[in-house]
This record gives sequence, C-alpha cells and structure tokens, in this order.
Amino acid sequence: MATIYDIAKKTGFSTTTVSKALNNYSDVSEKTKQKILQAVEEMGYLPNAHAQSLSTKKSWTIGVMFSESNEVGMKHPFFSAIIESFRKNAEREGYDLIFASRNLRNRDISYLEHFSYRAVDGIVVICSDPQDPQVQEMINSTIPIVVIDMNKQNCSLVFSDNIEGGKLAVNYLHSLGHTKIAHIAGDALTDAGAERIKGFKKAMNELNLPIHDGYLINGGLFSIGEGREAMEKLLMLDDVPTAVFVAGDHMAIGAIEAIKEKGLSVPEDISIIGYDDIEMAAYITPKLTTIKQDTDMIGYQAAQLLMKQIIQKKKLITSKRIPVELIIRESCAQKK
Amino acid sequence: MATIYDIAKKTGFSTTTVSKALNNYSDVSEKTKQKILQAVEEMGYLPNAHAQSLSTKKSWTIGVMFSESNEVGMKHPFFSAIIESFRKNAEREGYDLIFASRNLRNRDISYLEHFSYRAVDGIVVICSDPQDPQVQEMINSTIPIVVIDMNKQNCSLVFSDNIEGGKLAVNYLHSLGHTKIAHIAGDALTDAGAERIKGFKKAMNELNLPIHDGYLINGGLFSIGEGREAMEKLLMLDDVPTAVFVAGDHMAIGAIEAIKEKGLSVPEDISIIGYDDIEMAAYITPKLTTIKQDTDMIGYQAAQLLMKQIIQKKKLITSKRIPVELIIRESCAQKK
DNA sequence: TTCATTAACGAAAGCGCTTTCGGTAAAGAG
DNA sequence: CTCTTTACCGAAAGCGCTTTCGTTAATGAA
Repeated sequence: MATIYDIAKKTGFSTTTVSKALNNYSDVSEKTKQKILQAVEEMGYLPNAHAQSLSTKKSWTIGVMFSESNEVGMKHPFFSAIIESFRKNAEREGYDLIFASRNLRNRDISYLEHFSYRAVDGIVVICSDPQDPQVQEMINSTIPIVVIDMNKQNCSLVFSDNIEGGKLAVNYLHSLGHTKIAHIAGDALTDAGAERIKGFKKAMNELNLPIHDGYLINGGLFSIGEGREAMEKLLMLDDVPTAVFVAGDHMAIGAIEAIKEKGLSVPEDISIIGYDDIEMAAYITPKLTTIKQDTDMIGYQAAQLLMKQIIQKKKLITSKRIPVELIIRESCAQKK
Repeated sequence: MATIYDIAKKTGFSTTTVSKALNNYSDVSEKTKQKILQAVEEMGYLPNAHAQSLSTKKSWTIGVMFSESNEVGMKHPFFSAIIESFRKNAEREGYDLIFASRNLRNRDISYLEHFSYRAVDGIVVICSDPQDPQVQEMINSTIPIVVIDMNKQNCSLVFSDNIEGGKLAVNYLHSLGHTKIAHIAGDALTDAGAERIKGFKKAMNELNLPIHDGYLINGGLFSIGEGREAMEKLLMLDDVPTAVFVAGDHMAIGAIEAIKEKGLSVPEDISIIGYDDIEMAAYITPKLTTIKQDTDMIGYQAAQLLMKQIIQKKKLITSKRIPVELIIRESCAQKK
C-alpha cells in the first residue's frame, strides 16, 4: 500500500504538505493541492486508519453491544432492525460499526475494556437488563454512549413510549367492548416490561376496569415459549379474560398457539394484541394486531444523540421518547 | 489511558521488556514478568489496538459486507443468522467484526477501499449477486475473503447444497402423490436460485415428470411480494399445479397469501414447500414445510475458512457445500 | 525603499506499540 | 582460570499519519 511518503516523494513535497492537502488545510496552494491529489489518484493511495487514529485520537468507529441474555444476538428481529437503522445513519457521517467480542485474544475482558482497546468514539447498547454490570460500567465511563430500550440511566437514552403503548392497547381493546382484559407482561426487571405494565394499569384504572386476580402475569423475557406458558395459565383461570394485551409479538405468537391448542380461536374467543410489530406479525394467522415500535426512528435518534456527544466531546444526559402506533390487523375482535 | 511507557516507568524496566512480557516472549524472566503484570493490573493498562495494528500489520478485525440489493441489510433473517454464527466463531479466536460504511468521510469509495483503509485481516461477504463489481473487486484483491451463498467464484466459498435441496423438495412432493409440480424460482442470476432450479429439473427428470408450460416461473429476488405475484400467474394457468416448490420462505409466504386470496387453501388444494427455514416458517398458518439451510454450520465453516487463510497468509480456493434438511410441517399434503 | 503581513511550505516530534540486534552478566565447559 | 553459552534486558528504529512551530518568499503598506 502506498503511504503518504510515497506521495511526498513522487510530488516533491513534504509529507506535511501532503497531509495538509488531504485534510483541506488552508495553507497549501490550490496548485500543489491538485498535483498531490493527482498523485494520490495515480498511486491509488488510501490513508491508513490505524495510523490516523493513533495520531488523532479519533477512530471513526462506534462500538455496538448487543444483549446476549437470550443468546439470539443479531438474530433478534427488533434489535437488528434498530441497529440497521442506526448503521445507516452513522454511516452517513462516516462511522463504521464494530461488534466487539468479549475475548481479547483469549483473555476475558469486559466490553468497556474491549471498546477502550479499540478506541471507539462512542458506544451504542441494546440490552434489556438495566442492571447488567457491563452496561453500568460503560455508562460510568467517559466514552460517549447511548442506550436503547432503557429509560432511567445516567446517560443518553432512546426508548419507545411504552406507557402510551400500553394505554393504546388497552383502550383499543376496551373500544371493542372488552372489559376482562389481561396482560401478559414482559419481565418487570426490564424497563420496557415495567413501563408497559404501568401503561396497562393506568389505562385500566382510567377506564374504571378492575384487574382480576391472575390477570397480570409475567411472561418473562419475551420469548414465544414464555408467552405460551403464560397464556396457558390464563386459560386455566375460572374466569378467562376475553382479551389480552401481550407485551411482545413473540410472546403473543406463543399465546395464540396456546389458545389454538386449547381448541379456542383468535379473535373469536379471545382477542390478542401484541407489541413491537416484527415482520412476522403481518403474516401469521390471524394477522397480529399490535403496537408498532418505530425502529427506524429509534435508530435514527440514537445515532443523532451519539454523534452529538462525540462532536461536543462530552457525555450528554438526554432522553428521547419515541411515539408508538397502533396497527390494527385481525387478532382482535368486537366482544360478543 | 495508561501506556506501555507508564508501565515501564513504574516498574523500572524498558518498554521493550514490558512489551515482551505482555507478549510472552521467552527472554524475560518469570520474576520481572510478574512485576510487570502486576503493574499492568494496578494501572488498569490496556494496549492500544491502533498502535498495535500499525506496528504488527494485523488488526484482528474482519470486515463484513452485506448485500444491499433489497435494502434490508442485517434485517434479513437468513443473512443475520449466518452472520451471528460467524461472529460467535470468529470471536472465539479474538476477531471483531466491522461493518463498513461505503462512505469514507463523504468521499464515496468502494468496499475494498474501505476495508483496505481499515486494514482488516479478512473479509466475509453475503451477497446474492455474483456479478456485483464490488464483490469481484474484493475477490481479486489480496485480502483473504470468503463469500457465502455463491458457488463459482475464484475464492473460498460456503454455500448450501441447493441442488440437493431442490431434489429433496421435489421428491417429497412426489412422495405425496403430486405430479403437477411447479417451481417458483429465485432469480437465475443468483447462484442459489440457479442451483435450486437445477435441482428441481433434475429431480423432475429422474422421476419422469414433465415440467408443464409455465410451471417454472421466476420469483425474482426472494421477496414476499414477488412470491405472491409469481403464484398469481401460476393460478391463472389453465392447468394449475397441485404442488409448488418455492425457492425461498419469504416467497412461499407470498405464494400462500395469493392462494388464500383466490379462495383456495394450503395444503388442501395446493401444497407449498419453501426454502430456508426462517424463524417465521414455524409460526405462519399453515406451518411451512421447507428445506432448512444450516445457518449455524454455514457461519461456522465460513469463519474457519477465513481464519485459515489469515493464518496461512494466503488466499485459498476452497468450497464448502453444506447439507440441507427437509423440515416437514403442515403446508404439504397427500394429493387427493 | 523599508517594514509589516500574508501565503506557502517543511522539520521534527509525537501517537503507542513491536522487533531486531547488541550488550552484559551469570552460568557452564574445559 | 579462561572461554563459550545462555539468560535477560534495552536502545533505537520503524509502523503511517498529524500538527506545531518556524522559515522563507512574496506582497502590500507607508
């Protein structure tokens, strides 16, 4: 690979001047700049990112940390949609994403250490566990960071309006005539889970609807299996709900399965409304009515927030609450 | 951040010795090594990846290039599953993944240029278009590379056994009594599409089954919409097939939708078998019978192949054909 | 004509690490 | 007791780039 020295030799200028020409310094004449640029072209010169970073202390990289809690990594459709949006926006500004492994040549180190080692300019984390010590360590570090899907950390945050989402779901169900509404919740240890519960309770309260015993049930970490189990418990109740708000689409799919296995049908016997609007939601039977999270916007805002911190060279404590939207499909029906 | 100089100063040794101690050189006594390691611990020293790479010419990073053809990027469930598996395996050896943006500080450059700039140790590409000039450029470069989902390039390749997959599908359909079997194909410009067509034809031939006019139809680039359109054409035929092998799960979902809209049902009227086994396949109605691609194995083999090249410091021309598997669910039925 | 600006360029140090090559002291061989 | 090994350590150069600060020449002002 050609270096800046080669360009210098070829053009007769110093490396200083070459560097300046490439970085648009004002103290290099237009004429020499053109000569240098031409040499660059001819020799196919490209700067070396490592050398550049070493000397400027800026790497033009952003570290991304995925929650590994359920071992899905970037297979998770909701998370990967956000990251994809984030990537597009960061890319526009010239940043590359780096997915760090935890193991630095077989010495197990923390994510923060790894990101420090790589000298990333910023970090984006998508992790549902607000207590995760790894996440806390990063939040407390000096590296700019934005965390997605949590809502009370001492750092920049981007999250959906989960309370509103919960209310939206309940109100919609109520508008269809339902009063016996249950909630298969996401684990309350996750912020998203807790907020949706809050929205559920609030809406029920405002509508003067009682929450029957057993109608608020923990569905764990949003998996299909857990959704199914929760629904099975609901079905064993003496007084089965006529509608259930499920805190995640995967769980909703599990719930629907449980209902079908019981010989009942959705939405005729029980209405189901999910949360997220993953791709699959539009294609299962019945097509899932759900609360759509705006992954494009979440990724966009996260990128903006992170880059703002990088530019200002200081951590900002900002929160962005992203609106959600009710998507009506076929899994909810008028109460009979 | 503490540097190697700080450690040197603190321990009284030279930076040379510190570096050697950290890299397990044999010419440093156990005693001084311990002292140095202790200082490292106390000061929380971490090496600087950029300085390291600059000096060793090895960055411990792997560049990943995603096909952008249909603008889904890492949202694509099949691709992201492969990358997730790849990541896990590369991580074990200490490599980080970097998703490069095409724009180097707003100067549009090629992927190859970008990866050269980042000095990645290797490249993995998942791209369905074998003609893509960007991909060709990378294949012809000196950087180790492995491409997934193509099968005749001058480089290391990992791909599913698509011919066998096609045969598997047809044979299964035939075993259910079907003879009027159609194929909604992936674009023949993609290797995967072409091979599945080959498998389809071969199997039909071996079974002495004729391929009726219009029974081999191009479904384009594997999207739901294209699958639907293709199926609609099939349904307009005078002699509608009783079973169709669809070259991708997304297309299969579209096909099923088209059939339902026509007032027919799957599998009672028409049997559908897909390809990929994406997560959704198990949850749509009817649950999709499909040919499963082993994404874990593909990712694993790709990682192995790439790291082998990196270690041997030379490009290898190897092909790994990964077996596929028939997953029987509910979208195919005995011919009536 | 002289002095102060301004424009254009380069020397050199620095970023943090690795690696070659020598050097010294201790140990072993004869 | 001398000579060769061996063990251990360090000086210094190099990786490719940026940036400060100085220098020189050309320009404008007076």
